[in-house]
Amino acid sequence: MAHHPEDAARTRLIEAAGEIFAEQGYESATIREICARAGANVAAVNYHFRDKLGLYGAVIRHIAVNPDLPGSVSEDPEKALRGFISAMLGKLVLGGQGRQWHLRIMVHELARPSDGLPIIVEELIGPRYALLRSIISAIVHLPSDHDTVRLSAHSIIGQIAHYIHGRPVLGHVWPAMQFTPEQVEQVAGHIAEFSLAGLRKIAGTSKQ
Amino acid sequence: MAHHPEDAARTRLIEAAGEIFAEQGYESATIREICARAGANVAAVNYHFRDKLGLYGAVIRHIAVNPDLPGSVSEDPEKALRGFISAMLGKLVLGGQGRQWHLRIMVHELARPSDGLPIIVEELIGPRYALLRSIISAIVHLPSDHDTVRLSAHSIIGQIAHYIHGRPVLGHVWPAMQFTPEQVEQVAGHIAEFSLAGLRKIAGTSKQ
DNA sequence: GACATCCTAAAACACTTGTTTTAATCTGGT
DNA sequence: ACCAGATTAAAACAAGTGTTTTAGGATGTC
Repeated sequence: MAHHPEDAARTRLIEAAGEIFAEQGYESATIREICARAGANVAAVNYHFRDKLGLYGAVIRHIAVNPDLPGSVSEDPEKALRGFISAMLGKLVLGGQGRQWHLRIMVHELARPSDGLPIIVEELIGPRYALLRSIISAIVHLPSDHDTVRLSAHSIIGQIAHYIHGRPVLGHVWPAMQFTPEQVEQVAGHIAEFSLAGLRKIAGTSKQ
Repeated sequence: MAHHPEDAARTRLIEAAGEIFAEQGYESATIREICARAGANVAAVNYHFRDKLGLYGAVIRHIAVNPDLPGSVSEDPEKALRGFISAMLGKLVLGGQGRQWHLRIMVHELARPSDGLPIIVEELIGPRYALLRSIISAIVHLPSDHDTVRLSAHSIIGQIAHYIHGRPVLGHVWPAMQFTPEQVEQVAGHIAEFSLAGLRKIAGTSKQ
């Protein structure tokens, strides 16, 4: 079947699409821009992936192959939470070399869901949501599907996501925040300590 | 000039546009749908407001006339914070009768900024951001423009906003959350207590 | 070398968007 | 009743979108 060397065009399309989907989100990304970056014709995406949504799914499945999730919660759950927040925020705002745009795609889907939301939820959001809940569960000593654990998970995700898609607004109301690596670390530290205080209080009240 | 009774069409357009902008955001809202709901012709918006952005500005200026912000921080800042969160979340997710869609427009602009962002920041986001920071400032005993106060304000806003535009995702990962009035109150209470724990810890460490 | 198959290229299609044009209609003052 | 100006209505315009068509070129096989 693969008469060509590794289906070069198909691969280039997935890579280019991953970047552009991560930058602009599913709806705003245009097939023409993707094909231009991939050096391919507009018809190529329909030929290889049937339609735009098919390309989206291929991108997700392509990055779902090598996941970046730790297998289990670290021995120290508070340390694990700090790591989770810092890694997520770092990869998101500092871009990060290598094709790690899956997190950005995920956050885009949080803010403005598209037709591909079910795929994203299954492949990207679900696993991270479960991991975060298991970390929180270990901190507050409550089952992973307890309402309070879920609410806390959303509190943490909400804070992280806010710094991603709220960046243009931040530029207006807080011009000093330039998202330098040091500032990003400061933000991650704040979110972690802020949230840990909330979680410790929950742990305290639920133990009684 | 105003030969017509109160410029009926112009007013109807602003009201319909407010609703639709609040539902879908600036970009997704279409002039045709707005005019259909207002019972006006597509050319009316260009005649009365020059273009789509002009209509957007008129909507914002129209609601900026009667603000809903309390004049000053209450005597009890923790109570004020609880009220801020509860009121904001309630108006946002429960919709609320009366033209109170300005908050929803604001949150849309947080998630996906449009050309109208400067207007929204100046008229809507700015005042609320200042109010929230003054509340936090009173709790943590730090100046209103301190980095920690700003970070905390964004932590709280991020949590609230997350429950608005993340609703479709929540439907997937947490089907039990149906946003009934009781559940919304539960969420508001969680955000308030979670955040207050974080703020109290900041107050404690900064006092030393 | 001919052939079937996979892939690519250019153009057109169908649809939606904001915007503009052009003419018709209504309004109030004289 | 008439007229100037304000308002509305219908249609068309221009640009952008995803998608499809149609023909051409490349590649490995016999």
